[in-house]
Amino acid sequence: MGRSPCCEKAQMNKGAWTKEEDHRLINHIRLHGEGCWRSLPKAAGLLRCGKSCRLRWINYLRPDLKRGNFTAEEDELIIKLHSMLGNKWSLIAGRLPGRTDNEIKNYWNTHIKRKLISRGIDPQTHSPINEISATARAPSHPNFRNSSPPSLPVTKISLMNQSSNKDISNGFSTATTLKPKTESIEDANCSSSGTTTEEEPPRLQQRQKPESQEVAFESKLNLDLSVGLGPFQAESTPVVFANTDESKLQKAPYQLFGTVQSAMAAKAVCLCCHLGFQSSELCKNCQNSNGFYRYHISLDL
DNA sequence: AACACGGTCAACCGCTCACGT
DNA sequence: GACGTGAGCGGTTGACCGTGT
Repeated sequence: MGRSPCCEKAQMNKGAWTKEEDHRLINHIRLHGEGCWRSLPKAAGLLRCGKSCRLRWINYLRPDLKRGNFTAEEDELIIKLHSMLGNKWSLIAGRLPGRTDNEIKNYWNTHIKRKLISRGIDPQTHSPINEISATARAPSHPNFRNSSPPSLPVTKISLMNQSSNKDISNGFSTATTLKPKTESIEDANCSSSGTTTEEEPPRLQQRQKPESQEVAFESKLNLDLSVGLGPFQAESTPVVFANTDESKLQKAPYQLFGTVQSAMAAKAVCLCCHLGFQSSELCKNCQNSNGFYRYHISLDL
């Protein structure tokens, strides 16, 4: 088919940004806000590709970026998040205010990998290195290509569209690879971004893998999730999903339930709580106005 | 001082998804 | 449903810099 290039590359500057270009970009975004990246370069008088502008802004010029070294707490947080999310750098970045996916990705590759290896932990599987050979034949974690899954005690769940009762577990099958919209700090803190997209139906099937892979993954998923059932809980407890697209869920007109028949209902635990960001089991970050919990993972605690 | 090497990180590339028509 | 376009993501590249020889 062939798509048109995102820019006329011959006319575009590439490589390092100059201060002049930075100033033009900053000024333009100050005046007009983010967005319309394709038309931004022209409007801002930049000989840059829109993608390049977006990247420069997000990774370097954004005023809310945190500068400086990663703290030990951030290190551990990244490791925890990576063990659950895999190489979903944007999701991980969404939990680290002021850090960008690119920054975290680089930091992971240059520092944390070695740190984990020095601890005797495989950076991809988060398993002890001497166990890797033993687990090599285990089904792969979706986010860890050619590697064994981290041992996450997750109850088997499937996702239900509340309005249609349609099982959207296929969506879940890719849930761990869900692509978030760039999550603002506000989103990360579960506050409204001010947009009025709450009625928008969610799109859960993102970045779908080819069917064969997906089927394979689903079977792996079931295997993975069929262990470690949590304690029983009230029938309609909205036990939700490990690792979903938070920004989309925030806008979803329905909630995602673990089908988890009542007998299988597990204790709902907020992801951030699970990771130790919140002291309470169900932090208020995770409860929306409908009383449903977001970002929950059903865990065997 | 000169060179080689390795680490770091900004930027690019290719791909997929969302959405409008 | 098919197609085109904009946007975002993850992987990779390459320039730069510090350190060792």
